[in-house]
Parts: sequence; structure tokens; C-alpha cells
Amino acid sequence: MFITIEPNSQTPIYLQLRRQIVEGIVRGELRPGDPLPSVRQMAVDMGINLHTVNKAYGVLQAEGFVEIFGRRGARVAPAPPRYDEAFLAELRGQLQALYREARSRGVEGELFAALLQEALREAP
Amino acid sequence: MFITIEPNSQTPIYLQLRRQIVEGIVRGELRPGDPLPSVRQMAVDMGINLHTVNKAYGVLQAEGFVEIFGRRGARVAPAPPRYDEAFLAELRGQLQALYREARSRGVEGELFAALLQEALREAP
Amino acid sequence: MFITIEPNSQTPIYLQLRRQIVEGIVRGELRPGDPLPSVRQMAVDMGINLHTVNKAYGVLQAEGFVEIFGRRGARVAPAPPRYDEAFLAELRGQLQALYREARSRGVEGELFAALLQEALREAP
Amino acid sequence: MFITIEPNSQTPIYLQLRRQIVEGIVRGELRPGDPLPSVRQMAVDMGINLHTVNKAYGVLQAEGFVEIFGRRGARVAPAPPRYDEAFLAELRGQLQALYREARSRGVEGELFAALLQEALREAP
DNA sequence: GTGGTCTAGACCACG
DNA sequence: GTGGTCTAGACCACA
Repeated sequence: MFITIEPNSQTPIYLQLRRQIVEGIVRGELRPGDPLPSVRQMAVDMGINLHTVNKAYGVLQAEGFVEIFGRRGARVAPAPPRYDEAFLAELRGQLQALYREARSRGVEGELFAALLQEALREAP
Repeated sequence: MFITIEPNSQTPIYLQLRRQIVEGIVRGELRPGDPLPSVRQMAVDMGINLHTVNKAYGVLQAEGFVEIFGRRGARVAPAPPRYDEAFLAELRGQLQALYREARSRGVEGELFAALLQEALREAP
Repeated sequence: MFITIEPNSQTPIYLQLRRQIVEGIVRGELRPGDPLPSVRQMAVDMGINLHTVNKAYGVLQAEGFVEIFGRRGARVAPAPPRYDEAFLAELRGQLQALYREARSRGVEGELFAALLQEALREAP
Repeated sequence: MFITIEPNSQTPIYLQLRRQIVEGIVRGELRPGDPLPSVRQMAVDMGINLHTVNKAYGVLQAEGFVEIFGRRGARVAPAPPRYDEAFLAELRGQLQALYREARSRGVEGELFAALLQEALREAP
């Protein structure tokens, strides 16, 4: 499980970290019950601050992707969180916003569909 | 052309403003050459800060949706910007990110497609 | 609404702050929609660090007592959170633990009841 | 006298250990003068750290539940500690805090009383 | 050594 | 001026 951080990215470091851990879980590289590195270890590995890692772990816990056991470290949660109505509504809204942006620059219909296929194909 | 601002939204006000102007152009309510309200006027109308409007106009100019003539006001650009390679790449990336987020919560395949159809249908 | 912090208390500062804000809401001194001081303002008022206030606000948001609107500040939530099954179970467990502690030192039956009455009477 | 440790609990291990020994005394499974396992033995049995057992024993001694005779082992104190003013004040304070937390989530009056009855009934 | 907490100082985007 | 984010350095309780 490799994680890479882009310090100069627009997206905050803690979200980059979160995303990559989530993707590790989705891809099955991280399995339920697997331990995560300690915040200190992860921080030195990534070359970032301890608090930044801590924040990422906190978000993951709040979302239900990992469990945190005080000084006993953190583990991948036994059951990953599923979607609910709120999540679907949020997702729908973001898809809509993206589509509107696309249309405003002339990306419509088949072109949009093709782009989407491309994106999905590369996703896994 | 009505514009409404949600001060308590997550998305910054200047982006809300930008988006609604773009949509006005896409829908044809604002036509090439149409004048935009002055920064001052818009700020007063919306009850928002002058800097905020300025920033939105700046973004719109950078994107090619409007032209700004110093203190002589701003107008809708004669030809709206089209997509280029960079835009498509960006869009593809965002679609991918959205799809990955969706999958991480168990939204896949047909469910995702259905959601997308729904979003597109409501878009116009 | 007065808030006082005991820096040398066992309970973390951010929890002291959280508790006092919650009590302010319960007592009606803070009403739904009322604005909370900015984290910076609160920090200098209390003589504590900005991040500590931020953490308290974050907890209050997660619990549903307050809403946070980015740079627009924080407000008391329109509807305070109610109890659910998990909360009751937790509460029951804590009451039990407390009673066990009491009994282990000889505090039982009527004495415990009297103590409880005393505590409740002073509570509001 | 069985003792079980939950490594993943929120409450520190040394307090779990302390609590279970106290409860053993309250229930009469451990009688005044009974020897406690050596720190080493207990640590091995529970599969926990030696320091942790030591800390628990230290707390029990400070509270007056056990007597420690250097390397000659520890024993249940001849007379268990009784409550004093300080203990009652502490207890009252904790009951109050718990009640306030309860009220903040809408648990009041009869509901609280019912919950308390439930907790007491299950306690022994 | 580990997480939890606190402080301090800094930069940025936003308004 | 405001919150969001990041870094750095520190102390404590726990194991």
C-alpha cells in the first residue's frame, strides 16, 4: 500500500491522505481489521506533521472507515460504511454541478458520455 | 436574470455568483455583448462585499465568459469559451474522483448510472 | 453568558468550553440562531489558544448543538439534538458505574438517593 | 474470581483491572486478608504489561482497598474504605454532571428516574 | 513509544 | 478580520 502526498496540491494534505487510505480499502489492499500505521509513523513516512495525519485519521473514523483505539492504534473498520439517502443526494448534486460546468464549455451529450466512460474505465 | 446568494452555503459566494452568471449565459438570458451590472451595483443588489463581486468578475474574465473594460463596465464576451484539452482532462479527473467516492460507499454500476441519468435529466 | 476555564482541571479545556456552551443552551441563555463568538475572539476572551476553541466548536458541531458556516461564524443550531437509544444506553451504563463506585465505599440505598436528590436540586 | 480485560475499551486497562478487583471485594469473592496475585503473575495471566498491573495496585492501595508489603505481595485490606466527605462531594459532582449531560439531550424528570431505576436494578 | 491535548506562529482564501 | 490548514514543539497519561 503506497501513499504519495503532493504538498503543493489544491486539496489539503489531510484529505489527500484520507482519499488514498479509502482507496486502499476499496481496492482491498487494506482489509477489515488491518492495522494502520501510528500517526507518528505515518507522519515521518509521509514527511508531514503528526497533527495532519491525526486529522485525516479523525475524518476516517467519523466516516466509519477506520476504528481508533486510543494508544492501541487504528484499524480498518470491520464493515465499511454504505451509502444512505443523504449521500446519494449529495452525489447527485455534485454530478449535476459537474455536468453544468461541462455544458457551459460546450461538452454535451455524446462527448460527455465518452468522457465519462473513459473516466470509469481508468477508475479501478 | 435573477441571482440568489446563499450566504450560509459551503461554496464561496464569489463562486456562487460566477456560476449563476455562467448559467445565465448558457440559458441565453445573457447574450453576447450584454452589459453586466457594475461591480458596485451588483454588490449593493446582492448585499455582498465589493471585493467578492470583483473576484467573481475576475474569474469570469479569465475563463473568457466576460470582457472587462476598466471602469467602463463589463460585458458578456462575443463568443463563449469552448472546451480545450486541459478542460477535458480536468473534467475527466473530477468525474473519476466522484466515482471513486461513490464506490467507496457502495454506489456502483447500475446504481451510479441511474443516479447520473437522474442528475442529467434535472440539469437543464 | 459567562464562561470560565480552569486551566489546571483534569478535564481538557476544550471539553470545559463545550460543556459550558451546552449548559448555556440548556438554560436558554443561548437561543437557537444566536451567534457564537469567533474562535479568535473566544480564544482571547478565555485566554486560551485558538485551536482549542476550534476543537470545542468542532465537537459541538458534530453533536448538533451548533452550526458552523465557514467565515460567517457559528450559531446555535435551530433544533438541539435529542436523545437516542445509544445515548440512553451510554447514560445507563455510566449511572451504573457511578452507583457501583458509590457502593464500594459504603454509599447505598437511602444515602445514595439523598445524594442524588441533592445533586438534582442544585443542577438547574 | 475471574477478571477480563477489554484491550479496545475506552477506559484504561489499569482502571478496568482496579474496578474488577474492587467489585470482587464488594461481592465478597475477595475477603479481607486474602492475598492478591503478584504483579508479575497478574500481568502474565491477563496478558498485559507489568507497569499496568503495578499502577492498578498502586491506586487500590491509595484508596485503601489493598495493602502492599513490598516484595512480599499484596493483600485485601482488613477493613474496606468507607466514604468520607470528599468522596460524597465528588460523587455528587459526578451525578450532577451526568444529569446535566442527560438534560442537554432531552432526558429529564421521569425518563431520567426510570433510567436510574433500571441502572440500579441491574447493578448488583 | 503512543495518542491526547495544548500552545504558538504562520500562510491562504474569503469577505 | 475570519476560518481552514499546516508546522513545530511540548507535556501528560498510558502501556
